[in-house]
Amino acid sequence: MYTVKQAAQRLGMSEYTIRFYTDKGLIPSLKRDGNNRRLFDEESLHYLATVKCLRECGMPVDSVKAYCDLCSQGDSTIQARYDILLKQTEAARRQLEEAQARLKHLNHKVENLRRLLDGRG
Amino acid sequence: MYTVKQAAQRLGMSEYTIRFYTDKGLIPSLKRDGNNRRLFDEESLHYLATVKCLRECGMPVDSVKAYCDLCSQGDSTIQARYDILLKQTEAARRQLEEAQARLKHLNHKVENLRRLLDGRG
DNA sequence: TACTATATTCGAGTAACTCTAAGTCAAGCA
DNA sequence: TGCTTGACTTAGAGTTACTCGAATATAGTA
Repeated sequence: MYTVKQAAQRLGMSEYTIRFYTDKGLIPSLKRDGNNRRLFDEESLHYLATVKCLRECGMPVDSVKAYCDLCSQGDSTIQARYDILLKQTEAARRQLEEAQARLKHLNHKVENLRRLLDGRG
Repeated sequence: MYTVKQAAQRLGMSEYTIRFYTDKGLIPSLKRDGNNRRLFDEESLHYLATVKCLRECGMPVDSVKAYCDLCSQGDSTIQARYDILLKQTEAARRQLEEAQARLKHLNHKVENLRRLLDGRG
């Protein structure tokens, strides 16, 4: 079982964000201990990782919430969830291409500046 | 020469964002026509593309602004700009890796769901 | 028992857009 | 000439997704 702090370290996100997500109901399997503290088991942690992934793909929090609600509803929503994730896969692919383009753009500019610096010797 | 709308289409960003950036002074070479309309020449457009790239690398607007101010100051700031861009190249590289990880994560989940769907035939 | 560390909630603050409203201006047309 | 349309302008309000501060609660230690 992981506290918010441990989950944050584990997934590389802020405690604020984790509290924010749990308050929005994005982690249905979240537990609390006797002192009302949030506790993540392995399942919740993996779930949170997926939430993080979807958000980083550009999915709005409300849409992630809708996906989470589908997950809570069981097997009857598998097709719907499949459709959502497939669409996000496309978003992820686009992002990958854009990241490559950015790296290329910056490498090019750095290269230009380096030449200028070298030229001045 | 490009209007805001044309620049937006060309670079795939919203007109709102372009106005926002120009109002913040991120495009020093921006011109205006007789009716006070923003006009981008090739240089300004390329400049805007770099601003967009830096923002997408995660650089805050204020920091991009600082970079733009350096650009306006001429050759004496080449080293400083080189340092900034080199650092952002690292950010871009990290993002590329994260994008790959996201794609992998999603492909894995889609694969799982597809198996469930197939299994029910 | 007091202090410290860590957690909680609620509400305010921030960054970066995003949009609306009100106004300007040139062009087209009855 | 006057009217309408449409693309642009600005200032400022609204939105999203955090991010932080303050007050409170509890557990562990000196």
